[in-house]
Amino acid sequence: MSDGAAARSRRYDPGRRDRIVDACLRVIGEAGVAGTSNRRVAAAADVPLGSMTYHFTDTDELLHEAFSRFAHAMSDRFEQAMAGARDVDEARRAVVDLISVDVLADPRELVLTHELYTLAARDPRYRRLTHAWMARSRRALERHFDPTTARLLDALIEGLTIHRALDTEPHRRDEVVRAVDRMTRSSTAGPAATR
Amino acid sequence: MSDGAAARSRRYDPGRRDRIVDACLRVIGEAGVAGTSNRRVAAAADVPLGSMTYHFTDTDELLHEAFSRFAHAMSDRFEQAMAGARDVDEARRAVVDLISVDVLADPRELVLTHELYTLAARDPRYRRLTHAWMARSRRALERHFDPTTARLLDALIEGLTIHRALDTEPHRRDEVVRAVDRMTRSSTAGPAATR
Amino acid sequence: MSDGAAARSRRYDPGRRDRIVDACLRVIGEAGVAGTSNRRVAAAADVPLGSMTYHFTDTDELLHEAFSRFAHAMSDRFEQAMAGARDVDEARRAVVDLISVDVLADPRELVLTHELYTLAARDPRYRRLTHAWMARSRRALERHFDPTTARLLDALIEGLTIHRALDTEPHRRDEVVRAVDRMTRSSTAGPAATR
Amino acid sequence: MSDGAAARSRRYDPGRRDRIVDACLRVIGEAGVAGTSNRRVAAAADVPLGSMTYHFTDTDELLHEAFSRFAHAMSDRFEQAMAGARDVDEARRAVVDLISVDVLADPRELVLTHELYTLAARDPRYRRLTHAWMARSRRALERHFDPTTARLLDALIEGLTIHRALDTEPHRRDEVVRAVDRMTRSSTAGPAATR
DNA sequence: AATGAATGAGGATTCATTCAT
DNA sequence: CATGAATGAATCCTCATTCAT
Repeated sequence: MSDGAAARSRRYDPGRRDRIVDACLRVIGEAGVAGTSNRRVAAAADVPLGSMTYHFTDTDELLHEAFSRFAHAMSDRFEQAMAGARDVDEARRAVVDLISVDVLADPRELVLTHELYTLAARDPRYRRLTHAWMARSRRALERHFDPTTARLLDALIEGLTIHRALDTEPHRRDEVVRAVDRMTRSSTAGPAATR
Repeated sequence: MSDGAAARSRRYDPGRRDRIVDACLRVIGEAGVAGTSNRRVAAAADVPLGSMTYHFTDTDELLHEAFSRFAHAMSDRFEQAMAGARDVDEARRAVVDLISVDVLADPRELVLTHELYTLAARDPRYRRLTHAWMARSRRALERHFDPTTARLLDALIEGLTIHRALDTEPHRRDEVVRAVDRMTRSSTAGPAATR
Repeated sequence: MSDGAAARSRRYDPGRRDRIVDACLRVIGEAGVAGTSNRRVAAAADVPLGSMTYHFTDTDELLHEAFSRFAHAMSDRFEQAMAGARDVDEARRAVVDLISVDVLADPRELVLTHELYTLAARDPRYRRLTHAWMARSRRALERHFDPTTARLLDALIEGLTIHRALDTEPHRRDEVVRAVDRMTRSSTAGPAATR
Repeated sequence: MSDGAAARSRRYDPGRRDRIVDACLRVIGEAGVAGTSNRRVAAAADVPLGSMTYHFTDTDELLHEAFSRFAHAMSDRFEQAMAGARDVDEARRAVVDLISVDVLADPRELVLTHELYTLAARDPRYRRLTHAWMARSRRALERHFDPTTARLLDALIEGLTIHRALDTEPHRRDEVVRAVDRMTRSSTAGPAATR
């Protein structure tokens, strides 16, 4: 009556929905969206198959919820990193760390990010997710940088992260440092030199 | 008028392999890798289903070939754009054009790019494709910029392109100009200011 | 008139697994293992195709189960025949009957036996089935004969049965009688005359 | 001009038919009749696929020819073994050797034998093959034994061979000796004791 | 509220065979 | 005479979803 997990009867299981969503992210990380099926997620969540369509009317509902959770989690981490920086120099360093160390230590997150982008490239519903993510990132950067710089810096982070992941040679930290410096210290704030 | 396409006998059809690969790219563009099946590609190429596995032992063989072709085509365009620039200013302008106009005019190419990245994130065989693509881009940029700048600029292009695509607000051209300027004109070539 | 078979709802059908296995044996009997497909079995069992892989993860799982049932049924009959014999003479007669009349009255059983042997010749999992079958036969014979005789008699039964089936001329009952007599009455129990 | 195999032009290749038949037997031995396809045989014979249906109108024509060759080869070996025996004792020993050593040393031959029996169990055309084989065996045995004994001995050989193959415990040679002795030395030649 | 059983559409692939060359 | 190219039927299997319990 008081023994926790064991007592989590098959019939009464609050939080099951959540567990399914988490399992879904795990499966996508391993097998990609293409390789994700209700069956596999059910197995990963240790939940009967019928439970899938009970909790989620649609496969896509589950997918969307999973990516929504993922985007928010990623976004949260980014925001916290920026919130932790006390001045612009710490902010620069935090950005470099995010690119060089944090996010893509886990290849699972790399996969998930790209899967999400892929969906977003075709489906507006997922694009809303990426848009919100980007907006939050930019707002976080604006704690330390002017809006234009924030926007460009955000794009730079994206590009460096991807290239780091899809390249075969390792990227050196000092190159990342240089890129961030150029984007954030540059004096070319005046009229654009290039047309 | 009496023959032409109709006379292309069903029995002898050189170039069919190629047509299938093209059709495959078209289908991926529309339905994503997840929505791409032999059946659909066969229909798109106007080719019987059995023809698929006759020409490609494996679904993955077709997929890999399709993305290989795509990556090369994209790479070619990039290289040509860079080769057409006669000095560094023209090179900057070419880069801005590539980001602002060319590549993502076609959402199909956006989708394909992300689908490829998604595969590359999980499968080394596809990573080899993205790696070669990136290497070629960098070499093309090195016609006009020093290696480090080329590398960073390449990442910036990536990031801006993606954000332009996944954002909901349109990106302004002058912002892109500014970003390229900062990355390529910066005087912060000395010792990195940030650690 | 209003229910019966028709009322056996398509949706709830206990014993369906069994019916499929039986149908599978029927199909093998008619078309051989090579000619047995999920489709055909599904049709024979009057069951939708998807039901096949729902009840059996694998085609081979179905096949193995079918032959397992068959081997047990054959084995049962043999054992009962032996159990019914009250003395050694009745046992001899029972053996003769088994060879001459029973088993191969039904050509279906002949086919099934050989199909099983064919599988057993290549796959240890099926060999386990034939081994168990043989072991049971021998044990049944040992009710009436010494172990060596039981073993040899069992082999003789096998050979006579096969030759009866694969020959084109009918075998005469008195020949079978003679063979059984020689194997079971012989006094050559001493040191083997042949090396 | 004189270099044998290399000179065997792809275009002129007498004996190709034979090579295909041999390859077919090899494939059946490995994969069974069910696993034998034109493609596989073509690959095994190192012959283009189109060559299959050129030389054999039908898959079954190839199959029948292959088994015909196999049955004859087996039959030949049996006959030679019997022909080599100079008296009845040597004949007995030859029989024991055939069962204990020769034929089923090669599991490939076991498989082929059972595959043939399986076909014969259903198809009269293959039954003609097994019938001829058995007739020849009997005739060979009749060099040394009376017709009835020959017939029964032949069946015994069959049964022992099969049981030896499908059992998991090894069979002892002296048991085989005993069985052959009983069948060939028995004095129960008089009126059958069993009805 | 929850689920095991069931289903039909669609997945990739293999195949014997045909035909133009 | 010989064959590479091509095809459509059939293979097994996976799947999202439905439904009776």
